[in-house]
Amino acid sequence: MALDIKSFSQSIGVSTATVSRAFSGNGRISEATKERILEEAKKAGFSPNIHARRLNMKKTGLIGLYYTFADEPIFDYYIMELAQELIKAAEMRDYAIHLELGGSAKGKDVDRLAELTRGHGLDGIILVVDGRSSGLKLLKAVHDCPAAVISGMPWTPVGDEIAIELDIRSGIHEAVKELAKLGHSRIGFIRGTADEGKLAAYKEALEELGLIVDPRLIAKGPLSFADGRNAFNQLAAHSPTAVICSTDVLALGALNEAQRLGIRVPEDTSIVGMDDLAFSAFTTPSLSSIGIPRQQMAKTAVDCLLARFDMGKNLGRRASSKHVINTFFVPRSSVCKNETKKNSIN
Amino acid sequence: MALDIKSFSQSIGVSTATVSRAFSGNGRISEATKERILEEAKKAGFSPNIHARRLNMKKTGLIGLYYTFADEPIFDYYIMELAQELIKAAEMRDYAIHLELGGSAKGKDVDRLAELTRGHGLDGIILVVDGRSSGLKLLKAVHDCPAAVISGMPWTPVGDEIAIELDIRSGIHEAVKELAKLGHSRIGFIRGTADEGKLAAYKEALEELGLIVDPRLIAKGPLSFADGRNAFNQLAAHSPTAVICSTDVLALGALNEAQRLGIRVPEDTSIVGMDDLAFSAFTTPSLSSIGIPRQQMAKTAVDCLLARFDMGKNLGRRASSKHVINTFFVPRSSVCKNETKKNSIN
DNA sequence: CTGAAAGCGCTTACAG
DNA sequence: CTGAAAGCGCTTACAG
Repeated sequence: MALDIKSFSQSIGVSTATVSRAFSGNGRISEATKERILEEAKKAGFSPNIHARRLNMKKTGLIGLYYTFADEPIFDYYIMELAQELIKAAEMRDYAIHLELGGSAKGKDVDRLAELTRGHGLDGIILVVDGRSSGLKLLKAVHDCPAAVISGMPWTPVGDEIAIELDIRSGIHEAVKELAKLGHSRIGFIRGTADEGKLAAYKEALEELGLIVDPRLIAKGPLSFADGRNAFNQLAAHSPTAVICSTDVLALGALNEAQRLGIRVPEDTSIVGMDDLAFSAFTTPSLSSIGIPRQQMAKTAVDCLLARFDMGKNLGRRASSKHVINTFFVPRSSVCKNETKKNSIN
Repeated sequence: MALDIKSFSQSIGVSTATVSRAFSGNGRISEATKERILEEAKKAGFSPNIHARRLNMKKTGLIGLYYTFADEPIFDYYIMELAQELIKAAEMRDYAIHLELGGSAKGKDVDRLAELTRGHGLDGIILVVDGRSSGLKLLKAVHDCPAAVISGMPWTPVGDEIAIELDIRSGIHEAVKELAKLGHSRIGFIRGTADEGKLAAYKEALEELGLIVDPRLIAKGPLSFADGRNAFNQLAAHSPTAVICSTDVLALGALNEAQRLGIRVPEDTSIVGMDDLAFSAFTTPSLSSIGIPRQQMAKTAVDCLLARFDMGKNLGRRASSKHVINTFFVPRSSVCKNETKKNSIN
């Protein structure tokens, strides 16, 4: 049914080599015959078999993206929004992203990663990791394939992987500073999972500004909407005028609980989320957050990976590289000047 | 660097055929040698070249998903949440999803689809279409590859494609009925793009219940958060007690405008969105919506596609098939009983 | 159950 | 610029 290069080339009276050249753009071929061949191919409905092609060219045009879905879609927004930018960044380079899901649902987990990379299924692989040890495990499974690690916490390269480290702390510093500027001094914090860096940044920022770190203004989420509600409820007893949450989802919970308690946001309490997911701009009030330059991250990952892939053909040794991506405060209506005198919670 | 089957098989003293059998599971091979080979492979770091494999087996283990990203991520939540379910459904069958982006950014658009499908890059392709004509264009580009069309509006198969039609009307009927049960009679509607079906369902449902269709209670979004705000503002002048919106994003806008106008949701006006995106459960108030059985849709698409792929090897002619997926009302706190006597908007 | 060999559909030195 | 031929790394009849 599907035409192959042999019969197609015969049917138009040229060699397979010539047809191949017309499609690949490699090798010398006259413009005229190239155009003619491409046109005939369209007419006849011929496209080169992609696998035979990749087998020969040792290039797939594919970059893998490996991560593990959460159970609830809301927790996957983060990776989905990142994936979108990666897809776009890859497209600019005529590459596609191959989504590869982690999770040991079938006990395979990391094996699949080894198979894919060693089997030449990918020209590069992006690992989105959520911790050092799990990240190392993944990285160890990758063979014969340039790898980039995207990490929300500090990542020191262990091998020749490209490290892309999101510096969430810079954004937190900025947020705290802005809040202080708006007259807030009782700034609370709702913790997430594996958030030592975030917490430390929050404390540091307060101290730099000469504000006191009050442990009663720190509550543990760590994850869900309900967690955010509970945590905010705890904090409310100690009248923070602003609360920073480790994720946007926690912030949604905080927003909800505030409303239930009759605490107005932002008039009584300002609320700030983290990650600036797309929906955050469209809540009521719109949620302030810590923004992530996703496009920059994606471009860095893709470009570095492809650079390494191209190098890999020539050079032997490859050095690791590390890129730190700064975050920033995104103020929206969930934040305003502190006018705390006016309200009298408990 | 990377081991191939020839040197690997030599190194452990068997033929390439035997190694191949150990990996593929096809052909007769003793358990003992199979296990031994797999173990040795792990030790030596051998994985079969995936392209050589696919070239021979005429099977890729890949299902394509084709659609076009919007400019703003918020409008891609719909497809992202669907993609997630497709990925999971594919995984159950040991398949992966290959995301292929549409958009004529490079004027290629549909050509790429032809290349991919004709070049044996995929075992099946899922087209998420948003209109008849664009859907037909895509479908026409697909060759030599089983295709499934997922459509938010009625889709009559034109060829042998699998049609998966989302019946949003059933959910709208349910929502209107529930609202009526709650005492609402002035139920407004905010229109979306290409929403004739939705609008018709809304009108039908009202009429079935003996309620009057008031054109002043119908406003046009059609798309963005800001559109939702504007539309709600228009409707507010005519005091609907409930408003159904063509998308969740429009509903978020409506929610926002209601708050700005001092209209309480749901006490003064109930609001219902459509598509039930994951974030809708976590707004304040939580957004009622029309739910989509995404998992079912995904499973249907993947299973039908793979069934057809397997058939394709044997049979010639293939019949089209059509699957209608019902939607349903998801009540949340943005909806309550109509107590309209209490409020007196203009 | 296992091996030797042909073949999957391309690409790319190698000649010309 | 073009063609004949070897080769990419597997799989699968075909023998045994």
